[in-house]
Amino acid sequence: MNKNFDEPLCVQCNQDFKTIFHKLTPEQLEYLNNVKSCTVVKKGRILYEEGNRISGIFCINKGILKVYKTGVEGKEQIIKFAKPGEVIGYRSVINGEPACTSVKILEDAVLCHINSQDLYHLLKENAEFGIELLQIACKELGEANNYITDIAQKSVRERLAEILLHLKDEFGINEEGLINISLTREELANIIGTATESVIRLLSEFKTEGLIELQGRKIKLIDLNKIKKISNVF
Amino acid sequence: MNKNFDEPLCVQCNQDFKTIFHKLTPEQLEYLNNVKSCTVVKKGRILYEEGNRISGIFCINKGILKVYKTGVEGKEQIIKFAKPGEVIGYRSVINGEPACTSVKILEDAVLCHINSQDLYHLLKENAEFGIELLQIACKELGEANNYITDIAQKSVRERLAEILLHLKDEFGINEEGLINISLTREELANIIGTATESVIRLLSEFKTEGLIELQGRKIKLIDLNKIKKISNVF
DNA sequence: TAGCAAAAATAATAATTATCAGCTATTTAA
DNA sequence: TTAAATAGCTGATAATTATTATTTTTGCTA
Repeated sequence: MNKNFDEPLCVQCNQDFKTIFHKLTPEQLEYLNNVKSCTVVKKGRILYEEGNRISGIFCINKGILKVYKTGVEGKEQIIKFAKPGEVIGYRSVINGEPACTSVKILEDAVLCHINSQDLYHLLKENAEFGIELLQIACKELGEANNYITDIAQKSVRERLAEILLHLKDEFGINEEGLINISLTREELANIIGTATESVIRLLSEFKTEGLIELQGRKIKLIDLNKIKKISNVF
Repeated sequence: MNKNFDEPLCVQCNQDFKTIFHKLTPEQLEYLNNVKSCTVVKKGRILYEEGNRISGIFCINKGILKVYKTGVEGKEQIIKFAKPGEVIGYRSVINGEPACTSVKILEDAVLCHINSQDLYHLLKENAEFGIELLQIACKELGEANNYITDIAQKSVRERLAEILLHLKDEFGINEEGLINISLTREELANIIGTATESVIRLLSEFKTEGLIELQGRKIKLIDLNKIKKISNVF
């Protein structure tokens, strides 16, 4: 994966994904490269759980992660998915609080860990970097506000249509047109806040109506316009 | 209100509420005081609307503001209330996007406006200030995640109980024990994402069950323990 | 302070969604 | 490779919540 072994990994990662680190000076990137620690984490592993103290942030080089909260009676609520180029855990580090979400690896991942102190070192040295992280936080905040409005106002059917469109945009499709993420019906239900059975029912309705095709957990969107219409997104 | 007319308003405001500006140097506070513009805004006025370009952030010195999005078919979704010491509009300024929420004045307000350029000037000059704003954003993000989980998983009854407790915590109670914020039933419905009639019905159920007392729009919580039990918050 | 408009309350009905139970298919791990 | 576990599916039923319509109350202002 590393095209040029003379370049520090962080420089390359940054080039590939345009991470939050792209405002760092070459020296600061070098510093980052020296203090970070990189690990391979297998699918299925839980990186950290809600309530844990975490020692730093994770920068994702490879893989897909599920970020979720545990709500009423242990029910999982998926907050977001994280993918290469994104950073997770900064909320807890910045606020000095225990993690407010759990993170599970959905697809084998390569993660770089940056200690809180090292992060703070960079934040204090480079105001532009702080602004960069602030922009990420603000972007997520805007997305969260949209999420709130959707869950509060839309029906389960509308939300399912919307989430299918989102997943397609976020993860893209493969050669066969299938969305590049494998989620169980239960996970889909835990994104939109409904019962697993409802998702199953609605998916087969969508299929019957010719809106989608199903191949196990993989989904192909056939009639984008109708799906958009159902989702109420414009 | 200004106890000492020798001190710039921003210094006093900062002392009263411990705003995001408390990491600024005295010179920077002085600068802020010179570039900000303060206005009195009457109850009922709309400060800005979703989609507007806003020229800066607002720091609240006095009043209560309602921050909301317009969702499906124009239905209002209340995202949060803002009160003295808080700052609004920073999300849009930081991301250089149009406002993603509308803001309405619920109680006569005194607002200080700070231009985007002036904000950026401070952000670039003082990394600590950036971290401070980042902390605010992260705090709001954490709250938004909780909000998502609640709306997605709890019943309307649970959410109503929870929001009553929240409002009491956030705005406090007066001598008579009434929560210090006046919301219409419709606004309560627009916080928890339900129909106005449902809120009306549940409030009168709560009243019948001896959990609350109602005096017009003012609400008094009688049996906190039972309300907590209903809300499923621990 | 009468008159009006907005908000609140109530009831009946309809629609949506959850829950439960039982079954089949698919993965996973021994 | 097979057993066990997990996930997926379907139907029946129950519960919750939305919608509609109507009446009453409240608060505002002319």
